[in-house]
Amino acid sequence: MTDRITLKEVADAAGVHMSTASRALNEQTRDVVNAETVARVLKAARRLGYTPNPLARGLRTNRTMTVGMIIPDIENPLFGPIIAGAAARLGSDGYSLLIADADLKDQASVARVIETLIDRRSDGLILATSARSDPTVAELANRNVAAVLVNRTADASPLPSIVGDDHEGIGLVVQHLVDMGHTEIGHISGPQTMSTGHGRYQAFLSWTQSLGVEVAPTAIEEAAWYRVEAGLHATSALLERRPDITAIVCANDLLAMGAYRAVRQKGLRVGADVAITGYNDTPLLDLLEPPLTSVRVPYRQMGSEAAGLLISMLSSDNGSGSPVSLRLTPTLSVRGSSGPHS
Amino acid sequence: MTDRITLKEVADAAGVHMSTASRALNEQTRDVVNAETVARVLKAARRLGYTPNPLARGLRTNRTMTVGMIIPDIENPLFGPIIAGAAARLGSDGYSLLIADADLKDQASVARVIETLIDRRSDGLILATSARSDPTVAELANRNVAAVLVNRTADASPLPSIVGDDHEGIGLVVQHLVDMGHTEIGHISGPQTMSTGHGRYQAFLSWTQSLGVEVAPTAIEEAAWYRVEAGLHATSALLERRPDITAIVCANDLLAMGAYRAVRQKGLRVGADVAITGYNDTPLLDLLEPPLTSVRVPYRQMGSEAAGLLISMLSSDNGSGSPVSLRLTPTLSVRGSSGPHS
DNA sequence: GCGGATGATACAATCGATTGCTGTCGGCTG
DNA sequence: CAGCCGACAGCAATCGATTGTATCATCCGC
Repeated sequence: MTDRITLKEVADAAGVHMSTASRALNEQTRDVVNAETVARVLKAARRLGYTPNPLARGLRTNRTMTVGMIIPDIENPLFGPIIAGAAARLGSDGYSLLIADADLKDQASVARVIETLIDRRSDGLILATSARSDPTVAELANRNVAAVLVNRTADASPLPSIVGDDHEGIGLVVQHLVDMGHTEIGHISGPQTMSTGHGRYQAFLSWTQSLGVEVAPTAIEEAAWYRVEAGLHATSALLERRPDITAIVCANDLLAMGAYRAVRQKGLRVGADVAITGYNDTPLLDLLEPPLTSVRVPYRQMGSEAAGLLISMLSSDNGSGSPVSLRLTPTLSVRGSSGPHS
Repeated sequence: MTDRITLKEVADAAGVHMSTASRALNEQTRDVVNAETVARVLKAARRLGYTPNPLARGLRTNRTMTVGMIIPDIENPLFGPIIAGAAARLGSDGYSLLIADADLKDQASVARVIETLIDRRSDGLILATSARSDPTVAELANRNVAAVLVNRTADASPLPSIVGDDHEGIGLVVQHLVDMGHTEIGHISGPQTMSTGHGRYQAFLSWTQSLGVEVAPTAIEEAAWYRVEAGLHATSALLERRPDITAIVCANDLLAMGAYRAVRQKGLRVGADVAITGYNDTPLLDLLEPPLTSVRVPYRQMGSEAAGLLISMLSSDNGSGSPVSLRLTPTLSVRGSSGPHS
């Protein structure tokens, strides 16, 4: 590639020593250098188009200004906004984002990817991978790696996390369905091994109870994965068992898609006969017929907050001041799939 | 973070000099070191858990084993598979992926992001951003930066590119519609400033002509952006002008979504009255009613091939052997939105 | 038994920055 | 006028690897 200007060349051009040039260029140490000299160095640097070599700097300072991010399944559209939000926030603070895509089902792959990121001397990590109980999370905390969980959290996690408020989100849904006159409400839950699946399930139980809606165990079915097929399967089973159900709260939009199919296979109409709600408000799904009522989570903000939190952890000189986890408030996008009880 | 083992420590543990340890650890130079010594060093390295410091290595060798990727709009689900494919291929060759998300509409932002990636001493770049005529592409080539274009290409690009074969893809669509008996076929084209928009438009003209389908200029409408609203707008205008049209080839799935709406606003049925086809075969859109007929492009492979191409450019000792651009063959996913002419 | 080839390892320069320490110079104080 | 201080800039070590060259022992043939 292009030949690059080094600090030495800038220093020579400005007629000073490397070390002086270095101090003049560095905000922190600029004040120990004579103002005129600073100006001279800055001008020379600009004229020559100097950019510091991050490798040399990193080698010396032991900071790479790089943050690693681990995504379980980058093809999931969910992660686009999270990455974008994080990248923007990091970029404005001079950090770059190293992306690694790990297969969540393959524990070893996750560990390997994390190792790669650490070996590369990332200053910190953003993890979108963690299952509810994940040994690697604890290990990271032990190894004293700066890391933040995003979207998902681990049980009693030693790491700070930025997640959506699932309790709040499910509350919006249940409240909405109750308002629409539904009393027989079912739930297609996500995998209970994941924090989102578990949290939304708990929230469903809690809200129905506090709103006085009776929910028998038969009204709940767990989907094995967040997949359309799993949703179809689970919903079929649910409707078979409980034909009286008029509303189904799905833990995720993909499950809701499966529910659409199951409802139709039973010869029922989505929205009119059976109300269906999703979670995530996946783009494009408002184009369905009927459009899906879903909980919108501020994913972009989530990424941004996670990055911000990590940055503050990295720049707090003392390791203390335990960083605070954040729980972002979702909103409900009401659409045609959740009609009133007929 | 954790204290790290250095080469010196490994060397001491093995009772040799740093340089010997270095050569023993390095595949390339291993053969100049006595086999027993190699074994001893390797064992020591493994025992201590040694991982080389990529900064020190990079500083010396001037290679970071890092590839930068520029994405115009990471929230577009299109890019997920491309990133995943590239990341996988790069990872298996020891490279990591630095992701930068640039706002395509903001030329300065693209340039800034590229600069960042270069300043970070990325070994090479994968660009998904380029418009048809993009000054930065030419500049990169001038600066002798190793770079590959993916998904989109620039006119007469000096850089190799991996793209889908739009001519072929549109051919599949047009052939299919002709087979279904359509003779009045319209086209909602993408922005002509982008290679995909332009290429698919040209392909449409070419295929209709060669298949003997008459296409008046009134049967073509350009959408300003790849957005649902733009598709709605363009399709409305098209149908207003040409109510006789029975099939619409859209340059992109989002435009097709807009077309769905426009058709319905006219009181017509998608699939039965007006056939609609998309491009990209975006996940989830097969869940629409009717499900969207679309051209499937092997995006994951695209990312993988782009990474492979870049790697070969980086490792070819001579800069010659001009790397070959690739054009990947798409397939057609026929679904309900493209019914026969009634 | 000696010059020279060979194989194995050690030495030291180098990559490009940061930073603690030293040196210099002018001015101020006692 | 000696001594000291402060402001400024240069010196050189350092980060952790890679790599060209030097060293050294061994062994070969003559």
